[in-house]
Amino acid sequence: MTKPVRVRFAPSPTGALHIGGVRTALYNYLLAKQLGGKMLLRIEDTDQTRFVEGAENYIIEALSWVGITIDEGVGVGGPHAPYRQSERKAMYMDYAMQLIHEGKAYYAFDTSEELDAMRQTLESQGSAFQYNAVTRTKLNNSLTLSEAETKAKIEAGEPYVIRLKVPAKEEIRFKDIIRDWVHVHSSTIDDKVLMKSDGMPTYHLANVVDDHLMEISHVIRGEEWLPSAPLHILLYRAFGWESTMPQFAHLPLLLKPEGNGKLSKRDADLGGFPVFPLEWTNPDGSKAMGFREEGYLKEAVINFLAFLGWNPGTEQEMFSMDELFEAFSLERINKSGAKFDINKAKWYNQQYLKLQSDEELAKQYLPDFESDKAQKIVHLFKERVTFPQEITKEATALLTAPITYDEAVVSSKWNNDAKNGILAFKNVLEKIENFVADDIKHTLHEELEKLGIKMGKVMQMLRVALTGVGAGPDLMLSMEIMGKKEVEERLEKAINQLPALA
RNA sequence: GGUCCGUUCGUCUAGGGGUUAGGACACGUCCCUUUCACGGAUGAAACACGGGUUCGAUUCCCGUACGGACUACCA
Repeated sequence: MTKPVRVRFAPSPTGALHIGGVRTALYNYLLAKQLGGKMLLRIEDTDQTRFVEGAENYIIEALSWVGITIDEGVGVGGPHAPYRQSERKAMYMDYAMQLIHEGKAYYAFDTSEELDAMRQTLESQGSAFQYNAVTRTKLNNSLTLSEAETKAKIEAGEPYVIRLKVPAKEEIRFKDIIRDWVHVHSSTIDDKVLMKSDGMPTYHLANVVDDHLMEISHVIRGEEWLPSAPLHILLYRAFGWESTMPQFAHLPLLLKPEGNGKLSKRDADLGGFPVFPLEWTNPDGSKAMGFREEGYLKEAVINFLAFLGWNPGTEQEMFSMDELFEAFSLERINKSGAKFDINKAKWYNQQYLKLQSDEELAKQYLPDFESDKAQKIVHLFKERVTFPQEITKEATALLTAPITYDEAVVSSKWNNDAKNGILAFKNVLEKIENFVADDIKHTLHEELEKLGIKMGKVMQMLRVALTGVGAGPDLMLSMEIMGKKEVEERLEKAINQLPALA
């Protein structure tokens, strides 16, 4: 029998959700949607020292922005509530105690300082310290202490942690959906801390207990967790849950665009692109940019992210969320890390921007304009820009008379033909009754023909006269949008000023 | 250092024992166009290296190199 599909995204509220985290959430979500399963959101806030105010809301808002909906978890509730680990604190201790009673875990009284010191001396001798089957017999714990001594220490309020008694010689192997069989020997695994001295569980314990209790079927997470997966297997084994253990899929990492290492916040500053879905304000007041605020459309972000480490095996590049539900599969995720190339994200943005309707874009980005005019403007610029806010910028530029003129163009193109052509055009402006692109073009053609001047001789100079710059969108449509009066005024001004620049 | 994972154009990747090694981004050229952009066409551009296995390896195996993750009472 196969378990119902239940996946979870389980971030820590330690700051802004990284874009790699969004991808992890996305892959989880895609699997859930594809297989008719449930998507859970669990907040792993077991480290009180790293808790950051606002991070949880940020996570929820970011997921909702990209269109990942949560079926169960923080913010929406569900049968396994609470979904915040700090609120589940008490139960983890019960599970830890179970392991203690079964002899699978033990109390340890060594302080962090003592352990750090040991690590340091060992390291200076070129070897590494491990709290394991051999060293635990020499350290300060309930295995070396008598039962009475242990009890006395605990009753005296001495701080302790609970560690897993990792078996000395055991081959651990598990099948990762992405990496296939992974083998690790238990001798390379530490007796990891399960319960910290503040009474909170570590990630390892909380994660395994919760995934079991919440009946998670697939654990899809970043590759940084691969080394601790064997430990988790050991934990499932210790609890006797191995037969219902979730399947694992460790995702390849998102790497720096250049150089080595995984993508980090620093790369954003260096490369001038966001690594967070939404703008984030640090506790110190500084801000980090977000994809949303930079003008990335959520469809583009999703498509871009989905393709970083996964592909459908066809030549289709554009995928809506619904299409991803269909096409996605864990098996087609590849193993190696993917460099984060913002150019691809920009390209996707451009593609999705073009797909938006003029009407929608006009309403959203040119709200101050009369709808008909706004749509014309959108139409004029939509295919020329990468980000929607550029439309707003271009629109204001178009509707503002030029203050300066591109002198390079003026000096090479301002000649008698251009001057006469523009003058003639200006003089017949009055006669154009219906001031629309086609009629404007027709009239201009006619006038130039009368004078025996070729279009090419005049067009660029006309553009400079009207907009100040030598390149831009369709001029006839631009004039239509400016309106007859504005065109006339701009030409008047240009005719007076241009000769001085030529 | 140790453990684990990985390696196809600059980047994201398809492919897979015999292929002109395919696509996309970026880049070059051309076409379209009043210009720029869009679009279309086209070009340059890759199987890390060394050994096996094999009639034949980029593909399978083993090493090496390189890269990455992890190595906390952080997740």
